[in-house]
Amino acid sequence: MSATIRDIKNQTGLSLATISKYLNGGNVLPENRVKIEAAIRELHYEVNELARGLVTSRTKTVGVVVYAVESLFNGTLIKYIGKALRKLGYGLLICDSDNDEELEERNIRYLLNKKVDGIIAVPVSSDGAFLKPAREADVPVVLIDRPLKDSSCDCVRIDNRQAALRAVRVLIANGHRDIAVISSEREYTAYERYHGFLEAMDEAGLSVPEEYICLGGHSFEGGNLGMKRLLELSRKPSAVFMTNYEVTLGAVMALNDSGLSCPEDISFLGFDDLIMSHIIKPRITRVVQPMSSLGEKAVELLLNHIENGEELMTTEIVLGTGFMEGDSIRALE
Amino acid sequence: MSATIRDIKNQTGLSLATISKYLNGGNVLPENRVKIEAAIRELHYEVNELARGLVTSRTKTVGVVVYAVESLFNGTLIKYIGKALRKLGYGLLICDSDNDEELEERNIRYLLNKKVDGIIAVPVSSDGAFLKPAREADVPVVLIDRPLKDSSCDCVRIDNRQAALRAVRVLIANGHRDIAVISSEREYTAYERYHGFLEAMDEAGLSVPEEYICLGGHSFEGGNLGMKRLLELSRKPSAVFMTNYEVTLGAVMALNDSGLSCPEDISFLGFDDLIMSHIIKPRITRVVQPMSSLGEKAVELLLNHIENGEELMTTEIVLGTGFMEGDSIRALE
DNA sequence: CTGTTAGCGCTTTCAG
DNA sequence: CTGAAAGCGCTAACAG
Repeated sequence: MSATIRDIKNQTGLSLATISKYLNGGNVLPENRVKIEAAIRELHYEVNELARGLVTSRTKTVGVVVYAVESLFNGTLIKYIGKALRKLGYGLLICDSDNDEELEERNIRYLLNKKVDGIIAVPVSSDGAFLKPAREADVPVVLIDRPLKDSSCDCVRIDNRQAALRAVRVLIANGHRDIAVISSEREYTAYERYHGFLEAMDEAGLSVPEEYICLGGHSFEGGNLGMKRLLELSRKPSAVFMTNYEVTLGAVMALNDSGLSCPEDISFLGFDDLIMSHIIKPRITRVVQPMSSLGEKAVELLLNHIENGEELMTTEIVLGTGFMEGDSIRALE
Repeated sequence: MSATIRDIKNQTGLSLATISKYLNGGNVLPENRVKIEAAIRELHYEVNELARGLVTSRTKTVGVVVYAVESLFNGTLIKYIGKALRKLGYGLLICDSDNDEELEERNIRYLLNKKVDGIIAVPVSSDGAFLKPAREADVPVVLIDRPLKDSSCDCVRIDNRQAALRAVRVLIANGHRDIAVISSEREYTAYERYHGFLEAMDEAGLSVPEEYICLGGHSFEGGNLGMKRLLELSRKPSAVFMTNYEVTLGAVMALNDSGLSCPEDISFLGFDDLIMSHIIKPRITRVVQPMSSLGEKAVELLLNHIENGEELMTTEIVLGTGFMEGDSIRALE
């Protein structure tokens, strides 16, 4: 069994209060400080955070709930969240919802029972019901990437529609008129990006034939199948817009399998810039999200709530996106 | 503030002990059970795991320390570990060591202060010093992928040397004699795989010229630079063995940038089968690790220690590997 | 600055 | 089966 504050009380002859005060950075007579430090070292004393948490009702732990922990997007986010949190002395308890809304709600409850000080989520649900327990327990929550339908929760994200709109304009500016899209309507981000695409087409007066719209899911498979379907058309699009990382990769794979090539036969516009983008040839021209800022801002926002108890209204932070030029877009004419 | 066991005591008129017993699955009179359940529902009562942990000194939480949380290998592992743990009612506290040994040791201490019941680590260090605090606190540790130099800690891994040996034999069986390797000597797994390679070459009576050996680091960059160097040689190898996922990707990228192609100009033998392997063309022939078993076995082993307190000797579980045929190896002659 | 005291919310004897 | 009481390790008043 490890040493407790009581052991170091016996060792030093000081009172619990004094020692506790020292541990929490309070002022203690130099000679006592020396005694305490010696005892701590000798007994290998380390604070029992459980006991501390019980009395302070603050655990210096933040819960993180993601829809899929193995996704590179989330892994990257977790990295930055962890880094920012560590600097502030916080740790993170991670839950994987495995794209399951029910599990997501259970995860929230689990975290609350663990008395986390706050929660950061990249949610599966877009309906706020799963957050009810957190609200009741008065534990702050910040979402990343995907806001709630009614925007009733703090969120850090990008302007998906705008980012897509601008990107597609580039395609159009390069002379493309027959542009297809591979996306989804289920997920919030997909939906927004898809509508940004439609907006860009509309503003240029271009129509999108039905068979150029593939909404099969925001996944590797969705991208793969969507692209396969497009490549089977007798009148193929000259360019394709893919609305996230997985979809982009899936589409690239389908193209590779087809014998056609990019950008000679078809141009690509992708989304997200996680490491693997670099190994694909040709380099896909794509929209990039500010991954580190997404994580850092979420932490900042959450800790504002935790430490200052700011109640105010719900905040939505919308970060700007970048655009990475590759060589997957051919200029027509 | 959320309800406590005391509130439900007042609501039901029963004693704390009875309620606690109910909560822990003990036998209670049917009528009392009904009363308790009603009160729990009404008051939205949820156990405070902190308090419970304080008295039982078991938190039903396992600490997970990985060298890089954004790595797909670790993300995938975390997924399976979390799944297995959840089934048993455990949660996981995750720490990212960011490839820093000092941080790794701090992480271990942090987890101990949080009173985790056990620790699973994919370590940075190969020296057991960082585990000393865990040993002193008598908290079981299971490593994945990388054992300690002196094998003084439980570990679940594959037989890296053997896997490499067998894979390289395939290359040789295909008529290759001028085989290069891109690996590293720093990391344990790289070292083993590299030596498995040497063993295969040696047993076939083949020599490896110095310029065919690139030990620049087990990373994307290592793979990329290594491959670039190989491609600049006047007498190029006919095949290259790359000893992990990142190295494989880096090498593929270098090849893509060079204008040469695989397997026409050079054959590839890779390692690891994480999703992105599927999008690369050609499909790399590679050694695959049993990711889910690695995670599950580690959990099994750890819980054996936690729940049954098995002390015994240290266990090392070595899982078998698979071999995925792609079309990156050209048969010579 | 230091010590005493009273809990935080829960489990766990031990009687009844 | 149930209840009373003690205590897990720590912090937080409040006196001194």
